[in-house]
Amino acid sequence: MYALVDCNNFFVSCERTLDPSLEGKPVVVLSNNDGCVVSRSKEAKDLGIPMAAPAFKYKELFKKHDVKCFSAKFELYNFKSQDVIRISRSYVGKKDYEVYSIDELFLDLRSFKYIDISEYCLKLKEEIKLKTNIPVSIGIAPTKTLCKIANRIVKKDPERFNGVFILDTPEKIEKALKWLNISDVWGIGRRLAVKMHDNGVYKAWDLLQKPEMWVRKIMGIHGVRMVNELKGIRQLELDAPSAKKSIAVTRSFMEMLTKKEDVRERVETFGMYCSERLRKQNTCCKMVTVFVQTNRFRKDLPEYKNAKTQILPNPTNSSILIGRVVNDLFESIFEEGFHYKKAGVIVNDFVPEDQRLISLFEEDTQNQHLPVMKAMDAMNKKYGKDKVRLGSMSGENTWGRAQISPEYEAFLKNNTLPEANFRFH
DNA sequence: TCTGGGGTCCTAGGACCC
DNA sequence: TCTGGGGTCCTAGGACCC
Repeated sequence: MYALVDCNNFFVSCERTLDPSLEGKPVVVLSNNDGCVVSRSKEAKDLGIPMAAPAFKYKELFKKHDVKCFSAKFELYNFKSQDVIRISRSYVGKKDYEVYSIDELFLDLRSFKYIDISEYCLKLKEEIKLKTNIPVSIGIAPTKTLCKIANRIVKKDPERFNGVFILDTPEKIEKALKWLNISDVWGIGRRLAVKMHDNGVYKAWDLLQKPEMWVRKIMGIHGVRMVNELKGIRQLELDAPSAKKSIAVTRSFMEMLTKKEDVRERVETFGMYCSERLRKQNTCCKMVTVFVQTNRFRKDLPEYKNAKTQILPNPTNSSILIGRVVNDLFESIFEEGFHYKKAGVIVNDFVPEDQRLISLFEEDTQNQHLPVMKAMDAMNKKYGKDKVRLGSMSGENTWGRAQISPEYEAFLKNNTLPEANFRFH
């Protein structure tokens, strides 16, 4: 059996650990620029606030029901996440877990043959609550996909199941699949849901009645695996932690930008952040992509978006070298006369810092830059983010964040924040 | 007026090779 | 003049996830 430990309304629950008076009240956490809702308390969900709701459309509702709104505090969430992971890990063998996202991890319970795993998970849930004040739900099942469903069942009726549900017998599984909408199956997104409905598949159970050829054709190899997982035949193992394959820094701007230099400065800053993250994991990249785009929601303004990728002659993680490439790419895609709303830099195709293959024909200055870069990183680690930076970077934080509460300030002061280390899917 | 950010994987199609 | 078949590798785009 596997177990999926999933934090309830994670970001909101983190906010409540700083301010317990938020308990029982409607609370939401907003994305960058306070743009849209990314986490909702149960009370907020009950008010009909959907996931990813644009905040401005719900201003009135927030006011009317006194919904508490917070800007996202990722340092805090990463910190709490590490706490939850540490406790959960201690319940299983050394490698018998997979951190799936900031608020979820899978545990492998296959070695527990003679104990009541429901009881065991209940104990885990209570220890997490006691030590971190984060409420979690735990779904137990023979496959990862069924764990997701077990978890959904818990969340539907937390009191009844006391936070833990085990989906083990064929009878229980059948009942669950006949209850679960196909669009709520792990791996069925918006597009596939439409295709499913077009073909008369409304419940997870309906998918199992389709011939394998059909599934293969409509959903690809992914679908065949999904069907087996739903039947309780394990197709997905726990993944070992692995290095990132790409790093992206992208932002929407508070205000639309029209001046070339304003956009350039931000894009260059994104390039530096990418470089820093590369150095943190001791890798160099071989590819850099830059994109810019206007506000896609403003149909009254001319739309423009463009992206361009450059393959580097020599792998690098130098802010200076990546900065130059970013600038060249930016020059080739920027067009005057548009209102820019969003931009980003993405780096990928990584090699370890010490295993770079160097082109015979291109000058390679990476090794001259590296000591300076590492010194810069060390100082920034010691004295704070962006205390030392390149001339092309802006000195200001160019995206918005609401006022930092006294509780959060205290938190930042008292905690050395661990490096985030998640695999994203 | 105001609409997030950061990931992974799969597939189809083109370029190129023998 | 006519013409085949089978690979591999790379990339862009789509779909999904939290």
